[in-house]
Amino acid sequence: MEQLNRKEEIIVTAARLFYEKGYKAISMRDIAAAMDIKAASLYNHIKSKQEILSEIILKVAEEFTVGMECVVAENSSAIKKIEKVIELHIDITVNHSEALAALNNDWMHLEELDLNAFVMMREDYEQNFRKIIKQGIDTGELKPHHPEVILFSILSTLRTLYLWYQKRGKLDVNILKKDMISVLINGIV
Amino acid sequence: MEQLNRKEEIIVTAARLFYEKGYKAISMRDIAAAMDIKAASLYNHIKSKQEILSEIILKVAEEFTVGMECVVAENSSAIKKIEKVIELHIDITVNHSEALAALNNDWMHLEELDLNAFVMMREDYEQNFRKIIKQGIDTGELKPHHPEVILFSILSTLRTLYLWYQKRGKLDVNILKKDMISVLINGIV
DNA sequence: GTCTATAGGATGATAGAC
DNA sequence: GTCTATCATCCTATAGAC
Repeated sequence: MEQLNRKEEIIVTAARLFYEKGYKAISMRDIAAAMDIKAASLYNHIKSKQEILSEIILKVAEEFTVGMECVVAENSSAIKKIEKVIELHIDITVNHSEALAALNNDWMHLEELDLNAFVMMREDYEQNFRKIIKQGIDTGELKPHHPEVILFSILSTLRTLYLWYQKRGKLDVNILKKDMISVLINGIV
Repeated sequence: MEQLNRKEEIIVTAARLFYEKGYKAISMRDIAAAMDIKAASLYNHIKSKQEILSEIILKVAEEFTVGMECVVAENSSAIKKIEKVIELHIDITVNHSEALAALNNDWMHLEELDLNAFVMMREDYEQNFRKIIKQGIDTGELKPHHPEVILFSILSTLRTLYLWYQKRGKLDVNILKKDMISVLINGIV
């Protein structure tokens, strides 16, 4: 499958460039130059620039969706579930840190069909997380804060982890998980 | 000063559009259309598209810098200082939520001189925050976590607050401050 | 599978009329 | 202060040679 490998190479290269400057700032010529070929040659492997963006974002979005569904299906405490969500984000960050830039910042440049799919997945994801937090407040595991403040503060940390992980030369994943769980759940005092 | 007002109007309009799609995805024609004039007319008030970006980002970056310097200069506990930093971010978010999108996502499109100024301000800001956290760990106010994990988890929450504040129709600022301080400092359990 | 050439349109910015 | 007209350049994408 020579075809697939080359296509994968385009997607990985593009993800790295999108990570640095964003989808709209990177041209097909830029992607091609980074691979030492000409822009026209890219079209032998991909249909359009949009397709590259779509593959980058939706592949990772589906990993989040599947991961969250596994966590929700568990029969365990809310805190245990939150720990699992944190681990899910760390695992995806470690494996696809560059794709997360596009997912976070360039999703609005998806075309209609993919955009709808993405937005729906993201809303489902947040809704599942919200339910976990409400479960935790109901059972008394979590303090009775406004659930949206808890949801937002954990999720925004996890969503921007890719920025920080790249900068701080790749810590040990298990230490990162332990510290992050401790800070996000138990607080800092 | 009719001139200044028109220029301000351009900057406010551009910030709103950059918030929605990013600097590179918005054209001078888009900005002009949103003001019901033609693109060429913009150049009577501003020098270039770059100048618009620069004004949006650097004005807010300076507010963060000044605010942080005030907090650092205080003679108070680390926790009190962290509370002040949280309040600083909330105040700026409430007053300039749209400019924060450009500051977070489009700073890399600044031209060299402004880019250097911005990066330096951001590094100083993080360094000051880091010192506060280390002070807190040294005095025993904070748990002895890796300081970078604490720094990152608070800062990433505060930096993306603008996204969440826009979506959740403008909560009361004082309640937001109280809840955010409680969640970020005392944790959720 | 890559190339050159090019179509067809968008972009930032300027000149000059009103 | 805004307009029309325009320039030079960039963009995505295609056609067709090799």
